[in-house]
Amino acid sequence: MSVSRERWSSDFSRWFDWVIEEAEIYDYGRYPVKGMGVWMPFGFQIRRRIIDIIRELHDSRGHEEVLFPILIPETLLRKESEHIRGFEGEVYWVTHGGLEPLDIKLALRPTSETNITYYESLWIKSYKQLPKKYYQIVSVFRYETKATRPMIRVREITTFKEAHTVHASFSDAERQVLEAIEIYKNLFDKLGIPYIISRRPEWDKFAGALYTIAFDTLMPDSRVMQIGTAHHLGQNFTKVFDFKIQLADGSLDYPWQTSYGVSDRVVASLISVHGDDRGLVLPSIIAPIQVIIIPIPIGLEEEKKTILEEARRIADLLKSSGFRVRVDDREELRPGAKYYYWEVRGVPIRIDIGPEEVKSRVYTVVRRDTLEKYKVSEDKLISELKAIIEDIDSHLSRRAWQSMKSAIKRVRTLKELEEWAKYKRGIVEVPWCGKEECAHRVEETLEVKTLGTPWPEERAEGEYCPICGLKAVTWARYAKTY
RNA sequence: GGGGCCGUAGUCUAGCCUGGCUAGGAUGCAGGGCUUGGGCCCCUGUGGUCCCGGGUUCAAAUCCCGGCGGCCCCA
Repeated sequence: MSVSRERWSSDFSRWFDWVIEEAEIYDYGRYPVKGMGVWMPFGFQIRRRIIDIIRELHDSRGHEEVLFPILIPETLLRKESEHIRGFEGEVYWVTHGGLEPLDIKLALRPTSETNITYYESLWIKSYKQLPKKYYQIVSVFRYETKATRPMIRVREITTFKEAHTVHASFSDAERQVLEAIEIYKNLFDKLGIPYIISRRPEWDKFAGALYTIAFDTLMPDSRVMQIGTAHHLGQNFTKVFDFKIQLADGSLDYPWQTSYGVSDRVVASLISVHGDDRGLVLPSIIAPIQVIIIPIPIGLEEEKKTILEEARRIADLLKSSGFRVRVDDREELRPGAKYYYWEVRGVPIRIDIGPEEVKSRVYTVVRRDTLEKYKVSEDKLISELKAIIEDIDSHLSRRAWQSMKSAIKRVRTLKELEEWAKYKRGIVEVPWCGKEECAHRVEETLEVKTLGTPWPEERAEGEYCPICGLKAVTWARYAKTY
């Protein structure tokens, strides 16, 4: 048996709403504030496992976790002019304390470059303290004017991992951007989420950055979603905060900064890229429960008892080998109902234990991704489960990567581009002269967004921009985006 | 930013156009019975500010205005 992905791909938007509700991940649309949802226990566990990985990746590379206040005074937020220009339209302001109007409005942080730089300027005085890498995992608020969507475009981003680093030189900050990219590659690889890395075009870089490197992934509806960004901030913030350090030669200079972030969208993309018509399919590293055991109690009371005991014995056996396992011993549900229940929650492995299994000690093992069934004897159970789980994980990742790669098309002529536009499925790469107006022309006529240029940089030798006909310097990527 | 559709028990939904009966059903939930190898069945019960505010009317879930919220399409 295999699982169809018909609804998942052809009606993705509805599928997503359905799955986050049905799997009890995120309760959205009932909270009486637009663009805000509630993480339910099962969703919270998934989110927490992702956060654990994120922490590990940052800690192991010398990042230090901190926690800054949620409120940023207007005076601080306005220091960097490009920055505030980029965020002004979507800041929530706290204007009153009780009945008193505040002298200085307080922003609910949309991101924390400003208040963190302010503190860095107090804490860091010498090049010897550098590089310095801080991060925090917090809620940030953005008054989204576009249509909000659960987890994907929300007004409270509840899981915003933002790293902020300080460096003695431009090149060390640039090296830090590379480290950020490595961290994110690592993260997404662990989750089996495919990505394409682009340097965002000038007009779409982070407000206040020199440049932005972005991770995008392909969603089931063939649209592209940004799932991570890394910014070289140059000295833009350190200058306006008059943040100087002393260098080896005794001189004073403004240090260099980077910042990089991922959000709730990591969870959203994990759910999306691996799912199918039956619901979630979770990689084992994330699955809160990796093995669900379903007892199938048939016959006399005595026999039912034996079956349940056998289920618990196997559960203990697996637990002692490090599996996260649970017996679904609820009496009010029939086995079939339990299958659906755990399938929608993406549990990688199911084991059925009924009279047959008790007698033979050969167990029925079902994998979530393909619904293939295996008969496994007790002595081989642990090793087989490990092998199957490993196979599921690699299958999920391979499948997701394949579908993204197959959605990337390179075209060279206007005609090919227009041909592609008829379908607009995925990402198209076009030789580009580097002029903004040519990219905008493509955006307007094809109704797509510029993702940017390939990272690492790729020259387009001997290619010509199909818009203006001039020599192309690189490739530009376009897609329908979230 | 522009346009469209929508809001009725926890969830889905009928009723709305054409105002008037105790707001009907399914699912869920609780209790009971029967069952259990892919969402069993039966009985009983429970659950409603008909999104909010205002207006029209003898009378509003229904018509009108405003707000809030959701979904979809387009920029």
